[in-house]
Amino acid sequence: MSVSLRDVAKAAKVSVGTVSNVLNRPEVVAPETLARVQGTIKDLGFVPNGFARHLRSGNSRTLGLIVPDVANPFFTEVARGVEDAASKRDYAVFLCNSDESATKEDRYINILIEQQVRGVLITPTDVKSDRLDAMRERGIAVTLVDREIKGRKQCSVSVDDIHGGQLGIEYLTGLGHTEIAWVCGPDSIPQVADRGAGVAKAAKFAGATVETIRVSLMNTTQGEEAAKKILALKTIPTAIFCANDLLALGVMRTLRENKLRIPEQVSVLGYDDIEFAASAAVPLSSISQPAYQMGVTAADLLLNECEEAETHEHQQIRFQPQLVERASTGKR
Amino acid sequence: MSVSLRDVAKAAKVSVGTVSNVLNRPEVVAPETLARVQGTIKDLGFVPNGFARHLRSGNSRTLGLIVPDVANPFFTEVARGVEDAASKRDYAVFLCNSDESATKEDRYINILIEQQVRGVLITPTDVKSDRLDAMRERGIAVTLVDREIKGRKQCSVSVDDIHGGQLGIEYLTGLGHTEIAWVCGPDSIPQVADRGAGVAKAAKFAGATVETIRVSLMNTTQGEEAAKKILALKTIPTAIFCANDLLALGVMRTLRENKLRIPEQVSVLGYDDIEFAASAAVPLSSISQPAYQMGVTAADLLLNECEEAETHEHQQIRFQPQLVERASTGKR
DNA sequence: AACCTCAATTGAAACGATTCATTGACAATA
DNA sequence: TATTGTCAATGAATCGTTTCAATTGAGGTT
Repeated sequence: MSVSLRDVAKAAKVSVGTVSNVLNRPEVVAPETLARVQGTIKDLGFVPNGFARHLRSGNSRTLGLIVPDVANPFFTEVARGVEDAASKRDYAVFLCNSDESATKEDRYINILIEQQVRGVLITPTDVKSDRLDAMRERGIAVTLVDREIKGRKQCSVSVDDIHGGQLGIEYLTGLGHTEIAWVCGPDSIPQVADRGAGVAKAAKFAGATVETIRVSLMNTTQGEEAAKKILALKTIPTAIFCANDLLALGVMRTLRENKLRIPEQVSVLGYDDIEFAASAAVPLSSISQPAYQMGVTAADLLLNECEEAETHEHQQIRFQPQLVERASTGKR
Repeated sequence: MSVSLRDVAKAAKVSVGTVSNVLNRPEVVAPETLARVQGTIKDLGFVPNGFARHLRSGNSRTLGLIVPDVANPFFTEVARGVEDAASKRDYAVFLCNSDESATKEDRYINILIEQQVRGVLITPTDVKSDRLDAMRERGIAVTLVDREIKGRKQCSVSVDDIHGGQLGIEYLTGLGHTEIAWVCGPDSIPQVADRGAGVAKAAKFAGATVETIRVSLMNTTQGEEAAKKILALKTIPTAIFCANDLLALGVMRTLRENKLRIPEQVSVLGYDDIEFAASAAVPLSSISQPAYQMGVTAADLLLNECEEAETHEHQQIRFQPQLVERASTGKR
């Protein structure tokens, strides 16, 4: 069915070793032989069998990237960064969607091990790190994205989420808001927990009241649910801070359906600064994170670890979030 | 470094063949042996080497999905559908981003062949089909997504793009618009060409004038560029039909910056009906396509071809687009 | 003419699984 | 007792590469 290296060797009247050399160390084979074999390869449409190749040589040129939600533009932006950086070094990326589920995450980790990926970039859904250790034991490099686990011997690229949470609250209280809703997912998501911690800290400092509205997933539909909960409160807060932009867009959608004016009656602040934030009904103020840059950086760290394992030093790179002011927030 | 099947065999004091049977045909091995070997596997944390496994058995449990733009929510929605359908059958999906570039597409096709994927789902950037044939010759099933090539012996899942184009124009002319701008990418993108054909046909029938504004990529930034071109026209059309929602969002952003009221002064119609269309500054009217459903259907067709190759019959499944009316369009 | 060098090429072993013909143990049957 | 059958387990061959020690042969030295 498929053309094998042996077939090429036969057709070009050389040994299999020579064909292999043509592919992997062309400099050691005589120019005319090189040309002839390359011609045969093209004629026969030969593509080496990656399985066999890496089975013997022991290392592949593929990476895995496990994100909690591909439908979230923040993560596709990260993925673009990873992909661009990986392509540049001639690596391919296996993009996996854990859907915020530990089970799916485990399944994918297993698949990636089976596929013998060289390294894995992951935004773990959970702090349990034994799965990550399992990979490392197998010689698979692991880099954490948008997440840092303290005291771990591994690379990570993260954003200061505590600071991001603080930043948002400081901004809102600075506008005069003292009753604020914090819309977020479960605390088991580390980003949520950290941002929440920043929120709590800054609110305490500023003397503001924070009502936490917790939903199960961080998408627009759940944002709509959150808004309904807020509308059912005894006193509606004057500002809503959402743990990501998808939630914020959902919240705004429902608020507008209920004829609340943004920002006159309620201010809404998002997190991530996805591309669509700017095009929203009311352009969404948000806490921005350098998604693409994070992807590139993470991939570079990982590939550095893969290719220069001896000299590699683990790094924890931490970006700072930034406030982007648009129309959805205003003075109390 | 890594635990091999041989190590498990040694530890459990059985032969390699038995361990292999434990993994692949547990019913043929005696219960107590089964339990013992499974225990050893767990103890040693053994994960089979996918390369070696599929090298011998000849078929993997991975699929490739090549999309032209991961940052476009339409395609992530398709990807979610593909992934869900594939997971259900215990397949993993390699998600690749061709970025609308034939070179990148080729590169990924090669990588997928190397990785010995079982099948490929692709939205080809171009009509050249020799690359697809190359895969089929290698026994890799190919299913076209959001695209149909006539007379080809292969499965495809598509949407009637000509009809979609018509639908949009009929709707706009029905509202009284006779001067319409059609904002789109290069005609080399088949979806663009087809939608454009539908646009031209319906416009001719209705006696409307269509000005084509062509940009290089179909994202929001290019949408902004397109809007600038439109604003520079001698007479500004009363309606703008965009070949996808990203373009439309960009167009609307720039129009609003220039204080044009939507839909009073200009109507804007998008295509794809992505999730964010509804949350846009002016909720965007759009031509909707069943993205998730397409992904699921395509994956099911592909897996059917992979697993029941003998009885499989190629199918061309075509969905119909639907108009979704929101606030961005109005009477002339 | 004998010897040495060196570049080019060869071919067999190895990677880690699956597959399958073979073997062994034991029970049932003649 | 001899024969047959069944169920488990075995282990060598195999998949398509890479790797590397061994071989070849052309050219240069002595």
